[in-house]
Amino acid sequence: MDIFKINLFDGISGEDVERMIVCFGAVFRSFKTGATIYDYPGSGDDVGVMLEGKASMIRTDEDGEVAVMELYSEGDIFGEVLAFANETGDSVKVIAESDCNVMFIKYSQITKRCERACEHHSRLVGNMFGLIARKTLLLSRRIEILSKKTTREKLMYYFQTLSKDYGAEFELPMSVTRLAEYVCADRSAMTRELSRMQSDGLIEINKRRVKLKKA
Amino acid sequence: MDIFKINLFDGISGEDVERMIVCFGAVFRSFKTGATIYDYPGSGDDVGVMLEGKASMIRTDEDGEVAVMELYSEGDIFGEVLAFANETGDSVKVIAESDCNVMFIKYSQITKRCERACEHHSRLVGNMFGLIARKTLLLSRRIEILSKKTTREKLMYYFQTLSKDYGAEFELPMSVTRLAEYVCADRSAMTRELSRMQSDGLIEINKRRVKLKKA
DNA sequence: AAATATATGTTGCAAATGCAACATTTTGAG
DNA sequence: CTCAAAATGTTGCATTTGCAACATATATTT
Repeated sequence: MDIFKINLFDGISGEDVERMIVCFGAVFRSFKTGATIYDYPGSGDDVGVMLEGKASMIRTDEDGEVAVMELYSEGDIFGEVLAFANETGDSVKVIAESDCNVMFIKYSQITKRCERACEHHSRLVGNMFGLIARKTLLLSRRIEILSKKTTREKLMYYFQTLSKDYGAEFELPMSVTRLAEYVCADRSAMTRELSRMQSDGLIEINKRRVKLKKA
Repeated sequence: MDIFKINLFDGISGEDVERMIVCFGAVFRSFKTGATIYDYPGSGDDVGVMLEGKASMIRTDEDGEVAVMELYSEGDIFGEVLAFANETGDSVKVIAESDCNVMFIKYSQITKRCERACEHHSRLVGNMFGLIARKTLLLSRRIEILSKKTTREKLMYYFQTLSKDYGAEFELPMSVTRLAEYVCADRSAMTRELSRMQSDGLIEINKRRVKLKKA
């Protein structure tokens, strides 16, 4: 596992990283596909940093209604201090979508001053700041999508953000079933809408392959 | 304006605050109700910190459809690095809902090391971390609301979060019109739903006064 | 390869919702 | 206070959507 791939330890030498891992109370854990990485409410002080793999935060309410709250990949962070989970009695978990490596650190250690006065402590906090700023971007994007009134608008907005990264033709980064949960629409209703969008010449879709025909 | 009311400068003496304001390139500005505080895309590096007053981020799309993206009050932060605004051609602005005092600092100065090696530079970054963590909480809460399928569920969830803070009876922190934009529903449809919820004995509502009858 | 679980695709129907159009009330500015 | 602007409340109607109940296809496991 190469933790230098993500920018968390940017500007910090390997030696210092070792020292700081102790200092931050960092714990590294691996998870198999399908495993529960985090279960809300958990230890409120833990912040998870995805080093490798993909995971998603899944909410299941009393009625068994499932919703994907967040999607995580390399560099994403999660934890109770970062998510308004479990206001109500719903089950909220982070589930590994692939084999994952996760680093857990203590939130209190981030804001607290380092007793050992690590030279690079503040550098790491700065790097963490970059990660959390990225998280707000993703959350905002999600809100943008959900704030659209119709399913069609939600999908079109989402497809447009994908096409900015991957071009007019791309593969959905999740299953259609998951996509329905992501845009918070009924799966069958969303499929129906996807068909209509194809009839109306907005997109072409075949399984997860999407071609956006109108910007 | 008492910038010590918010925790941004917690643990930093007034003298140091002065020095750091220079160091961070902080700029203080006041805005009258209705004024535009931030216009996306703006100067990408600026991060706004609300010191006093209330504001909201408003998106207006090509069709003139208005949506409240975020609500800001004391201690909230905003800026291009923190919001996925203007992916499409929509107009996105932060508008003062009351007279506001705002501090702008440079995002690059947060992550960068302080050349003057301010003793408390890292402390402020830690404090900023707290603010941005709070922001992710608010964004997550919003997503929780929007992820509910029906307007009734959205409202009930939102009311429940309010009742946690203010008890079973409370005043809406925004106009009903704004509430409709906040939950991304048509105003008339939402009003209709509020009436039904009252008929069904879930709530009592009179203007902005809401009484939650079922938890 | 067979068996099982998961994902995908389709349809009818009732309910929810957006939208337009309007009346009434409240707020805020001068 | 007066007037205009904004907010609130209501209704009819067409459309969208959730939901249930399927059939089929694909993936995964044994």
